[in-house]
Amino acid sequence: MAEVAKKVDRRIQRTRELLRQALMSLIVERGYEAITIQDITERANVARTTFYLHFRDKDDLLFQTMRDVYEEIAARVDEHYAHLLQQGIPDQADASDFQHIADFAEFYKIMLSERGSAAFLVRVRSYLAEMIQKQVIAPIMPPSGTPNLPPDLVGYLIAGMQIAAYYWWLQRDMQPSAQIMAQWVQDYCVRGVLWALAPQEPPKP
Amino acid sequence: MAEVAKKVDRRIQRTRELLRQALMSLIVERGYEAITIQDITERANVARTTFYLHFRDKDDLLFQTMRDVYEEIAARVDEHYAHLLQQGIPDQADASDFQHIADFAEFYKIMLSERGSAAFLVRVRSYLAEMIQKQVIAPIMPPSGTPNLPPDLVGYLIAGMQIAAYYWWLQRDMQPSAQIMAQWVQDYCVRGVLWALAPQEPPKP
Amino acid sequence: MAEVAKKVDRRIQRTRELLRQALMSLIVERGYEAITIQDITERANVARTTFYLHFRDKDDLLFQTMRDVYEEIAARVDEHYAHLLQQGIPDQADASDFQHIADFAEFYKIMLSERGSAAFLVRVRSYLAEMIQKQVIAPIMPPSGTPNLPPDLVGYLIAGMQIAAYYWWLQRDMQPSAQIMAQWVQDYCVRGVLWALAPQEPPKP
Amino acid sequence: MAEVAKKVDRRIQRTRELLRQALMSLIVERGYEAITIQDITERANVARTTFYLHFRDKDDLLFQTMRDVYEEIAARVDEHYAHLLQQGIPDQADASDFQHIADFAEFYKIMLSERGSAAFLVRVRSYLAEMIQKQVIAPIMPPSGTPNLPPDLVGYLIAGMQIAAYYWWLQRDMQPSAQIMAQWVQDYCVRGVLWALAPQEPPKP
DNA sequence: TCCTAAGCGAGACGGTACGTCTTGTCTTCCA
DNA sequence: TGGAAGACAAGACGTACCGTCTCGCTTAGGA
Repeated sequence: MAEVAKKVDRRIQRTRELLRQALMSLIVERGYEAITIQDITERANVARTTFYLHFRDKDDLLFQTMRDVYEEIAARVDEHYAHLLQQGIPDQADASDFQHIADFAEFYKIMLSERGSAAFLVRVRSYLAEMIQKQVIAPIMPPSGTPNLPPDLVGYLIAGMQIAAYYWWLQRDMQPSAQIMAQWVQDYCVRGVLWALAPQEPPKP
Repeated sequence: MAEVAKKVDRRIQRTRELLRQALMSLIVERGYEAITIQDITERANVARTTFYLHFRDKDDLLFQTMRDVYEEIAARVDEHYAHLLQQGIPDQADASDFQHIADFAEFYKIMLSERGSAAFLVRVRSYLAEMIQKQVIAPIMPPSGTPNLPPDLVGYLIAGMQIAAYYWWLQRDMQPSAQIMAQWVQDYCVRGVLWALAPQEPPKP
Repeated sequence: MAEVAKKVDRRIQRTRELLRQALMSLIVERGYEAITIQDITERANVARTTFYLHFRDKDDLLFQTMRDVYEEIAARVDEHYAHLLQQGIPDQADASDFQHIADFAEFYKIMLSERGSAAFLVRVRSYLAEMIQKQVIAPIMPPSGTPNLPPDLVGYLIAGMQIAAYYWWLQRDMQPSAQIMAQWVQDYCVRGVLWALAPQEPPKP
Repeated sequence: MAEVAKKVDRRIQRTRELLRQALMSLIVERGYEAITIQDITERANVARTTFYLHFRDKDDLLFQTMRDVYEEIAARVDEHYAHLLQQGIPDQADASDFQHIADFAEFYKIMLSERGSAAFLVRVRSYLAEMIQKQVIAPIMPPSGTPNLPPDLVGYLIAGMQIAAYYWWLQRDMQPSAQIMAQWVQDYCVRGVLWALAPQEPPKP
């Protein structure tokens, strides 16, 4: 019954996994743009035709992979962020994002660089912006009054900052530690963001 | 003698200019990645072979074009920024960058989006980061003491923020005005950056 | 037990019949070369895998089908030809071959044309040559002496002529009648080209 | 002037010639259907893309090649046939067609067999039929009266016979000589089947 | 005035990748 | 056990670009 489909599914999953891994390793070696589908399928020991049974093109493979990864991250981070800023600004910044970057350092070092993909970069930033707005900004929004800046803009500003920080950090071979980086970025952010979302002050006389 | 070269030069310049304009117009229509050199030379009414007499590839054409544009911008902005923050934070933020984005809105709307170029995005950010460090951060660095954050990191954070702001703004068809956007971003930045560069406080007891 | 096998056999025969008919109808529509096994199985409502359980390839299906048809024809024609030329040249030519062509006109119109199959054409000709030699030439061979031409060559010459006649006839939408065509070809065969081109004799009284 | 185009033309002609020769040699080795365009270009040391600059597909290459060959043959044979049958049936049959077959024996042995091409076979037969009608039948047509058979049908009948004779001859490794074959076929044509199978007459004194 | 060198157009070509199509094999299940 | 369903390897297809080359035209300055 469900057993039937499972065996087939497992074979399919194996093929997809091989392609995913081939992509990841090739990105590190050659940069994203330079990779061809030929390369991926050769590395994965899969027929080129088979690639097209599962993915439309290189971007499709990349983004499906990313979606899986980020869904898992989102779930993991969810609870952490949920009450992160409820009790005011915590002394200890959450470094799980920098930690994730470190875990896939080789990959991100390419993908966030000139040899990466514009689409990837922009999508990750949009994803981050959304996460930040939901999990960081929304909880600390004062219930009434118009903020100085549109909250979604603030999300984008912080996301842009984060990505830049990741890039800077990776270029310096991840010095200093993820924890310190996270603290630095948060501290920098916070001094701005609190004001950003505060109710508008009456115009200066 | 110099005359001789001039006429030839003018012919060469004309060809290059045609190629540049062809690239720009095609980016708007199709997105950067989708453009082929065939497209560019056809649009420019130039033989394909001729392209290779002047540029190595599409990126070469793009970056040579960008270099010219940014050199001119840099010169223009230089004096403005020079004494921008000398007298503390000015009431009126400098909107010349947003104005530049607005002038080439169609171009940047593509190039800073998914349909742009990773290399372009990263280079522009690096360029911005350097500008910011030289013209904004350096002047307000206190002469002694270690800042809370490395100044070049701060440059990158702000540059990332700026780029994100441009993107956000272009997606919203440049609402609100360049002046307001510039003010918003500067205000957000400043509340953070001043602290960022302040001498370290003694550790909390 | 024998019952069991019969039912299975019947199922097998049904599948093969479906494939055969699919092939025939597709030949008429698209020409032989242009047909794929996919096409055949789709038309037959049969899984593609199943095709390979019964036939090696497209030619196999075609020739198995042809073998059946021709075996049946051979049996039918056998007695007729047996004493055809025993009593000299009959006034009435045997038109059963032209009649068979007419029965499958759409099929042969394709298969004997440019859109047919070389293998089919050559095989049919060889088959015809053999038939002719056995049923026409052998009976009229004088018992002694060496003929001017090798009898098997004569078989081939006549077979080539027949096929050409079928083609010519089908291209002209089977005008004139099968009976006349058969008579023409036989007369030509028997009397040679000089007669063929001589002015018509007045009908025999 | 014309010099300009010539050099280019010569380069193009060289490429086409390489492809033609590759095709010919591959036909002998593998049979027509089995050849891929890959094979041809590899054998010709030409890029696959280049093939498509000159020919639409395999058939196009084949037929363009054939057209050239046959135009040359037609010109050569023209004068010969012109007065061939004017003085009645010549004692000596024209063997130039069998000689041509012998010259390209390996090629025709494949192309007129099961491993050849239906389109080729049918076209050659049509071409032959036309030639025969123009050069053999037309000259001996009595000026008035309706012939017993339509002359174009007679052309087809003879053409079919010729092709069958070529096939039979090639299968027997070209025994007997081209001259004898030509004589046989012509005699058969002219006198009909009854003569063909009659006991040999003693040689003419 | 002619000469000559450089910019350029035209286009053949080798090469690489594309996305698609078809084939034949296999494995898993169903009736 | 015959067949359906479908994943897969293999490989050819025709197309699209790329980068290189060779050839001649054009043109404008310097001889």
